[in-house]
Amino acid sequence: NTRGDLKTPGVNSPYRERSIEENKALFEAMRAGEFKDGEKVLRAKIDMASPNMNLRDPVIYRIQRAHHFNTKDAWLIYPMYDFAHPMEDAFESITHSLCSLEFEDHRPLYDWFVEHTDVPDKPRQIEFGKLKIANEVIGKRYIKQLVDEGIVEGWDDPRLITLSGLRKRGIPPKAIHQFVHALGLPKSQGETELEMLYEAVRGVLGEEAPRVHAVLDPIKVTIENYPHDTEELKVPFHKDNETLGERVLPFGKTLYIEREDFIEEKPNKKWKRWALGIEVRLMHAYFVKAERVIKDDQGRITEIIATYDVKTKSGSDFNERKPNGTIHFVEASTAQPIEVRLYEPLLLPDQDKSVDFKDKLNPDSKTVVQGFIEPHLEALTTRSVQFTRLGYFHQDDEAAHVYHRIVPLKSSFKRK
RNA sequence: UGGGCUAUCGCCAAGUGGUUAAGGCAUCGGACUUUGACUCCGACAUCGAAGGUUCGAAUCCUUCUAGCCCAGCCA
Repeated sequence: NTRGDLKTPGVNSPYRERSIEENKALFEAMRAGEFKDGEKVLRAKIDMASPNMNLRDPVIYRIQRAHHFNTKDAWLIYPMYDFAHPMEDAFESITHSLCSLEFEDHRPLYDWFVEHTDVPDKPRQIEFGKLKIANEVIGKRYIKQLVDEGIVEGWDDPRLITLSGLRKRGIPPKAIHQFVHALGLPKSQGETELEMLYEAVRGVLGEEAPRVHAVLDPIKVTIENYPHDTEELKVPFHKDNETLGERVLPFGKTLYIEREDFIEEKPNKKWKRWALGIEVRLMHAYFVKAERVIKDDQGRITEIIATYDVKTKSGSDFNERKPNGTIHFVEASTAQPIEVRLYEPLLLPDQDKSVDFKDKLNPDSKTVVQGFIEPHLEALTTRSVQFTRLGYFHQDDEAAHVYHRIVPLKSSFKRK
């Protein structure tokens, strides 16, 4: 190697002082195919002693009998990136050519080419730091590993921060724009927390997403004093955005609620959900009181027997009592089964930067659960909805019964 | 350690001699609530370190420290 190393200068090529005419002739010959691949190169004559390696008479053209996807086999010689970059920018009248930080050392060379060639424009290269997100796999070669090894399901796996992955997950483009815009184009080299993207997503979807009832971990509720089988409630899709319209929400004698919304004994006054002997409001419906539970052999609750109070119907101005909280439900006979995929960061929080990313893969980055969703949603014009009290979810392109969790709702509820 | 670059709150990020050192995320209080959501109030830094210049410095100078990048006929 004649380029030297970081501390010692390179040595000049023996052909460095060859005449321009001679070089031009040789270059034509290169192009004409008179030499074998790798036999000759064209170099820029700059400074073999430069502390910047890029300036040590860099190669700018090499012979390569390669098939090009666009120009096919028309060319035998191809320029190096460092030469092609400023030339393309200049010919295309690029004013600001943005690239990442590792090209800072190449800028002097970029400028040298612009300066020493007869080009129509004087473009300028500006570098910025790449966007990294904590606990996510960003690099293409690493993502490729995950894909190749089947750790994720493809380049569009909703856990990946690829555009196709974000799309499949249902992250709104507007949220990506806001997120990126908030970060700016700095030269610092940190990692952004995913939560910042999530918050942009919630901001967008909070206004636009219809609210819908779904239960992901169902437990059965029977209202023993309910005199009918079912009834239909007219409820809005979004309390604060009436342009989203209304839907018909079935209510009935048999319902499903979220298992974690019920506990036999109210643990403390902070508990704003359901418990035996306590009344909660079923959102958009009635107050219900838990009377007793039925358990299986293992002592696991299989059913809650409750009573309801007609007077407390949503929309009546009943205010004689306050419920302990409001929970959501789905009517059992009309509910549609759904599969819900829950996503978490691909990597476990890392304390140690030196740990290989393969050693900190999060085993729970994806979990699949079976649940129920309220019926009659065919007319929805958007596939991104809020499952009330749970989060934002996106219906899969192909499988209508599959929902991807885009992002959970924030919660100030502290377990334990 | 030859050269280049970066260092401002837990995470992003404004700020380029005179500001109470923006803002967002997170966090912690509290109000409101038919989503423990949303919304609303409130709390939350002296600027990597040490010297120096100045009436006055995160902003200028000096020295240090830490991290990132560069020795492909890759991009």
